[in-house]
Amino acid sequence: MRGTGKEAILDAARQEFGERGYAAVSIRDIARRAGVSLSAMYHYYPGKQDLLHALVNGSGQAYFDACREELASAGDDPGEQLAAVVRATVRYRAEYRLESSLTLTEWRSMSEEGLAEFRRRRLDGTRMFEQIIEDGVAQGVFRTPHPKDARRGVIAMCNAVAQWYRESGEESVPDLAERYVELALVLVEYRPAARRSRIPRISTPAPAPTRMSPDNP
Amino acid sequence: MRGTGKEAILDAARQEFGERGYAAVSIRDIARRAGVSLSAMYHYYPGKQDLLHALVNGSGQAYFDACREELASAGDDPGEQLAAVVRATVRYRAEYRLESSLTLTEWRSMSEEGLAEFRRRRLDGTRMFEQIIEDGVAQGVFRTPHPKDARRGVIAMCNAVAQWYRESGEESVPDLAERYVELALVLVEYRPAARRSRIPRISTPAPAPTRMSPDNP
DNA sequence: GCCTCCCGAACGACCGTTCAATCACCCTCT
DNA sequence: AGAGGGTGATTGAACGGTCGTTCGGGAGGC
Repeated sequence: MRGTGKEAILDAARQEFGERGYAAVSIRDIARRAGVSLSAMYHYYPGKQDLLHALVNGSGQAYFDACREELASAGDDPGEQLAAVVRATVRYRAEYRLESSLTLTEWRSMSEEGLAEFRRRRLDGTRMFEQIIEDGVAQGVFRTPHPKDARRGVIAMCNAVAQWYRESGEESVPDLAERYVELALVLVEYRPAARRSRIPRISTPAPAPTRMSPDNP
Repeated sequence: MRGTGKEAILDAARQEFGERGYAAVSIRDIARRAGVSLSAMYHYYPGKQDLLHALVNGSGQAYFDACREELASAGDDPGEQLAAVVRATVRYRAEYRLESSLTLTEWRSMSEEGLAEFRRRRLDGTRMFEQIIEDGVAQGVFRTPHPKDARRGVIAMCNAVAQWYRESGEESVPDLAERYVELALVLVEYRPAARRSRIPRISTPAPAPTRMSPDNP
């Protein structure tokens, strides 16, 4: 496996937890896949629960970093801002689908303290979308009569990418992300402030030279 | 628990599997919740796996029944048809959220034969949406340039209802379903064949007197 | 001689499953 | 009407196996 010891263990845990679910995986499975002994794991991580915690936390951090990075190059227009977070979300879900499905479905296996932290972060994510959509509605550029449902729809749409996307496909992640940006803007019924064509396409400001950090859980 | 024996066991299994996941639940947990002994379970079901199978299968059957019922009162217009399946899906996800999240996330715990059947049914569901959207695009009433992504978006949106909806809320399920119908039609960029207002609302043909069967796993 | 890294063996608890036995009930034969 | 017997429902105890975790110790560099 890549790296040695600690990294190999975390890689194996990500793979196993992500594919079969926390409860279905034994720490012996992880050790076997990582190519280390059972006790070597306990040298690095105090227990099974801590492995999950490390993965979920690292993934959450990386996701928000990606969102912030993308948002930094967006202007004041809520349309651009929504495009930024949708782009960041879809890319993250596609490129880190294992940790994404882990975060999205295995949080219920987390211990109480880890769960509180997770819920706090998830709420932050929700509020990020919520704020942008509220702004857009207030400014009159998002015409949807159901901002709350539209927000849930956009988030669900993006998150679901982690469930079906497979990297071996002919699908290019940036193209996928841009299509989802279009869909999200349609869903909130985006009409740019400056008058232009009826069905709007956001003025894509050169497809983001910055990328998220390629390592990290 | 409601009923006796067999029903109580299936109820308990639905609750436990739906809340904590198949692998995290022991059959002793189920027996305890059902108020029966461990061996009573084995009198009715040959094993843990069969409980999951019964739940997933029953749920899948009930969902398709609901879709068919709703589709029966829809006309030829793809807009009406999409509205029908979205309405049926959202209602099912909200009213049967436990079996829904079971079907949506615990299928990977199923044995090989059960999994094949499940995949076949899921493919049928996908194709149902796919066919309707393809028809709409072909007829020119759905203007979305990305039918495949729109289909995935609509399905993800509807399915996600099972994750956040709580029946104790102030939310009315039929209202929720109608809002999601609107969102879905926006997402596929529905423009009715008969010319009318710019932003379309489907002509709701009296809010479906028929309901899905209230029992059933 | 003390850290870091790593190992095999073992612990008690719990897992899914099996089994022999008991209870309650209806049908049948006398 | 009452005895006999089969049948389905239900029980507690036990099986072998796997679980997460712990423990005592051995290499090897500082």
